[in-house]
Amino acid sequence: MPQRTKKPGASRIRSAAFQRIRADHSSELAEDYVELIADLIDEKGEARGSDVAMRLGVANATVVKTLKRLQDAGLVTQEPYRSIFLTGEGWKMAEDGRKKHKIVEAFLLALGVSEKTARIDSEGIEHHVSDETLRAMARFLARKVM
Amino acid sequence: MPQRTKKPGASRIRSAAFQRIRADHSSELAEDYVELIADLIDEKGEARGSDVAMRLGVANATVVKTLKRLQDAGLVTQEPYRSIFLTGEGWKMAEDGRKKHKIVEAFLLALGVSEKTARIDSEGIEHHVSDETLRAMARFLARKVM
DNA sequence: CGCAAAGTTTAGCATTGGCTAAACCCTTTG
DNA sequence: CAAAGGGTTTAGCCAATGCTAAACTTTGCG
Ligand SMILES: [Mn+2]
Ligand SMILES: [Mn+2]
Ligand SMILES: [Mn+2]
Ligand SMILES: [Mn+2]
Repeated sequence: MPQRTKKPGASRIRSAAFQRIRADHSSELAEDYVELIADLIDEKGEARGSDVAMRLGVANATVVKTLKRLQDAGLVTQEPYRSIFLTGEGWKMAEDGRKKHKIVEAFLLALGVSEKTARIDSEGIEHHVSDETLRAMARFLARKVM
Repeated sequence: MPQRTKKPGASRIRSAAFQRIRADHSSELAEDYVELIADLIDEKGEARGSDVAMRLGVANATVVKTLKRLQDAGLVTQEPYRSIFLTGEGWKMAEDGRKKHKIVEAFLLALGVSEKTARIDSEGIEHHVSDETLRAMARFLARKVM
């Protein structure tokens, strides 16, 4: 056997973090979409694709394409030229996302960050926070309030 | 003017968070690559593409393609079948990334999460932490140590 | 020294998530 | 009630990231 042989042990362990990140990224967009759609429904009574596009800061066509994927994934239902609805699964994801998002944002505020920064940073951080870390953040918040 | 007209004001502001996320994502992979390459050089004296692939948990071919982009971006230099080097700019990005990464990871540990979780979560969170939040984390660490 | 195995790159494919321009449909209003 | 005009979707393009299989180098050993 010429050349060095690889022992995959240590590296396989290390790669776990990056594999988690790639998994997080693949669900991230869906989470933001359903949360945003839920917000729009609660705020205005309906969620239109163009509202989603405006709030995300992307083109209308991008939203149309993404919603098609979310529909295939069973998270939303829609008909052409109509507003968007969440399925049961969609609402569940939206609610879970909201809960997590709120904790992360409140945590950043409690840490002493400005409202604007907390709002912006939490939008990205929320997708990479494990349950364990989320619990630690909630614990910190509870301690702070006492 | 038939149908409702849009007022872009409020939504443009809200979309800032999502635009930041998209920007973060576009630099994220580069940051992880150069940091990893720096680690390999420091640990083993050289960084080979296959080591990068193994640590990231992706195929060799993926790394080859990505390194080509990083080379175009002026972050690494390489020749076929040879190990990878960082440019000055690459080292700078790696060092900055390491600093940030260390603070985030230490912060999570100080918050009470396990080492394994701190290692995994910090790998994703680091890319979405603004300077302001990083300072708040550093402040928290400093207070904890006292 | 030469060759075969191991390591590396290339080729080719797929998906995601962006964009613009053009086509399409719905609704408001004349 | 019909057409204009705006909102929505489609078409077609691009870049980034991933994969597998095949081609190509390098190199350790016989
Ligand atoms: Mn959210
Ligand atoms: Mn988010
Ligand atoms: Mn890092
Ligand atoms: Mn990272």
